[in-house]
Amino acid sequence: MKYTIVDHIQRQVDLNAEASRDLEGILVNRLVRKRQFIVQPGFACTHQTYVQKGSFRGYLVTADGTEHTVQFAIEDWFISDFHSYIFQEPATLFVEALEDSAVQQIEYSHVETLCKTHHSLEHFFRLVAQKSFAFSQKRILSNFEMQAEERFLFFKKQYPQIEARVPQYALASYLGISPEFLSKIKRNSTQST
Amino acid sequence: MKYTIVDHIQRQVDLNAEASRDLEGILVNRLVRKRQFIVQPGFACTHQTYVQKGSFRGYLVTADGTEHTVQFAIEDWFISDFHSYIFQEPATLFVEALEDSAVQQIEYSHVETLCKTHHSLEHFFRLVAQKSFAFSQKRILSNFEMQAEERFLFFKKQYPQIEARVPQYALASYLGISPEFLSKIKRNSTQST
DNA sequence: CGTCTATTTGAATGTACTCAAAAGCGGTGG
DNA sequence: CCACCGCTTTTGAGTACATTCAAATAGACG
Repeated sequence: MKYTIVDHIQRQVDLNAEASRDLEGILVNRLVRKRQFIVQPGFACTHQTYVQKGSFRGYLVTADGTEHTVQFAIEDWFISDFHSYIFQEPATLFVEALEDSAVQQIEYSHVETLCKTHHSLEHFFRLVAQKSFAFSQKRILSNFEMQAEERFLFFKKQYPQIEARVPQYALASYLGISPEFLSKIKRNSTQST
Repeated sequence: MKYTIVDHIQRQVDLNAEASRDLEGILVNRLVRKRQFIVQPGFACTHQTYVQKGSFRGYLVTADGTEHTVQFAIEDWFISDFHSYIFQEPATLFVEALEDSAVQQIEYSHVETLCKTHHSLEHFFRLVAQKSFAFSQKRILSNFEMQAEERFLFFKKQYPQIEARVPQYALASYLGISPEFLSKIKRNSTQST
């Protein structure tokens, strides 16, 4: 049984027949292979990507070559370089498949058009953006108030499926620590269990 | 000449006569004195607050007594405990006036009602949430990729009015460093100018 | 002018990083 | 099916960025 973007939206708001038909009309199904990029720095992020199967991560690579993960996405999640997407400016992030994946994509201009036509879709995207913002604020706070080990344990508890599925260097760069240090944290926190 | 919430919104989207009239109908004008709280942990954040005059900060106080500033707001900005506001759950933040201030407030349930009635308002609040989310993501990244001194200089450059207006301990807690360390940073970065 | 709070300064400490090297694991070809 | 190669994870030693604590100084407000 596969997830679809329409089901995902229907779970949160009521879409009438025309809205869901129009939405289906702009969906693009796509297969993405492991290590393939769906967003790259320098090119505008033209689509929002809904993960049907597989997993992704979005990350920044700084001048010194360090990676900083902004977001992971697994089944039933959206991913993009959101700043690039909403301002339609060149991306700064890479968004890369961590596994062979199946996605549904919707393009910026199509989404904006449908939001004008269907109040229900505008409503949905408002809710999504608001929740995303709220959680993003929480993440800023947890990065401040917890130290590395607590952040790791918290993440592991909150997103066990993700912790088990992503490479450790990716998780380290999400937590804001070096891969070596994450390794040391794991050693210490398992031995005391 | 004073800012108003209606002007603020009109600058971004077209409001017809009914929408702006209905919006005016739910506005509550309020004066807030320095050091007064408009949001406190334990109580739901029922309103979004638009700053007409003055300044505010939103911050978390952790178990060990440390403060962590999430957001500042000056004239023409909104502030709230956004997580509490959108989920209508008890707040975790304090939102406190840094100066004697004048604000306009809109209540959650009224906003939701107006968003249903007026597509233009739903659109406005989607745009706001999306931009807020995009900038929040950027902030997470800049906390990772820059170290304390860079973060300070970046903030000073991007928000000079705020840097000049808020107490240093508040700015330190926004940057995620101790007040002592911010003091040392300032000493070093001014002497080399 | 005195009191209270905010900022500065310095010394000792800790958390997390860098660098280098070894060990583990997975995929691919012979 | 095993062997090898490359990439990821682990380990350890030395180091750097930022913290804590304590005390002195400066500013704000009544």
